[in-house]
Amino acid sequence: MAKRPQTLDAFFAPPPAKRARVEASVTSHEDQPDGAQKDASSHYTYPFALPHLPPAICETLNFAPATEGRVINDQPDLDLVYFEPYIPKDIQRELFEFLRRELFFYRVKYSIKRGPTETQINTPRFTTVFGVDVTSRFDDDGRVVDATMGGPVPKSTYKCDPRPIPQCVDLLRTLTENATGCKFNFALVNYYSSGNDSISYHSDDEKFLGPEPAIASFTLGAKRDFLMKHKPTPENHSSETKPLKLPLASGDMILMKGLTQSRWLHSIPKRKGGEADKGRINITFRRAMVKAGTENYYRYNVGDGEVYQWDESRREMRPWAGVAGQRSYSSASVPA
DNA sequence: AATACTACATTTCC
DNA sequence: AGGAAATGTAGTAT
Repeated sequence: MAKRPQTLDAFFAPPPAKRARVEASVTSHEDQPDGAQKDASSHYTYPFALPHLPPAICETLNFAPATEGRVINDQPDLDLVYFEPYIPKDIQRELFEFLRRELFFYRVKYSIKRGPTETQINTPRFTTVFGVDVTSRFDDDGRVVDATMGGPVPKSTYKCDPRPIPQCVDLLRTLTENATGCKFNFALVNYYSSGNDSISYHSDDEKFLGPEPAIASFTLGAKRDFLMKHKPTPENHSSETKPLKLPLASGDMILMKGLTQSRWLHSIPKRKGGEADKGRINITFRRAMVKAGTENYYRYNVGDGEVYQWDESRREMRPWAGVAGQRSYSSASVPA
């Protein structure tokens, strides 16, 4: 439900309510004297530190959403709110370029078994992920602790190393929470570097998200078609519903909720020509309910391969020239 | 949490 | 209007 109807007036007025400011819970604990380095998020799991958003972007983001959401629920089991755009126009480009330039990404490879045969998958997009499921949280030193007790979780609790959401992404998360009334503990970031990057039809219907998950999905950069179609069922001979094509443009946000994930599929198909080759960043916020969700997201969005970072001179993602190959840490120390 | 390739049909572009 | 290009769909291989 829209908690805060927004009009043009609201766009030019001060932010309705002071939104919760995200203090960088992920500040570094450098051994710098007077606490230098207040301008970046560091964590022992990060290949390198992530700068905070420039103040100008933060201030303008406080005016988001830039438009009222349009409800799309005129088909069975479909429940969407479409913001065109959500992020104010005057910072879309800067935010896109900031995130593409500063974030680390991965090109995840993994194998799946389908029946008898094992198949190697090269994920056709760049990915990265931050967050931890509701059973845990990060303490002030960046350690994963029990969500309620605050005590350390056993070493073997997670096979992965959960990463706190950096300030530059977490601000958007809290603003989206306040605007939608939904709660999120994960940020998945995809970079579709060209029209040849894609994701095939699927649903975000994993059990660890609960039965009717709300997922907020942002677009920055190139416009890409977002296709949706009702899941085929025995009684559905594809007559009751018709597929959707949403041309997601920079700054847009689509909130998927209700039965959308359980009954509909969505995809970002490959595209030729057009602006797809300029690159699109997609950020999705979700809420994982159990530890298995955390394991799943890190396996498929970080994996164990090399780190990539945007190379502005070559204008493409390049393997990060970190120390000692990969897997190195930022200057922050590893919690005991 | 599949994706790529192919053949062929259909739609869109110019 | 009509040919080229892009897109959509189904089947298959990995």
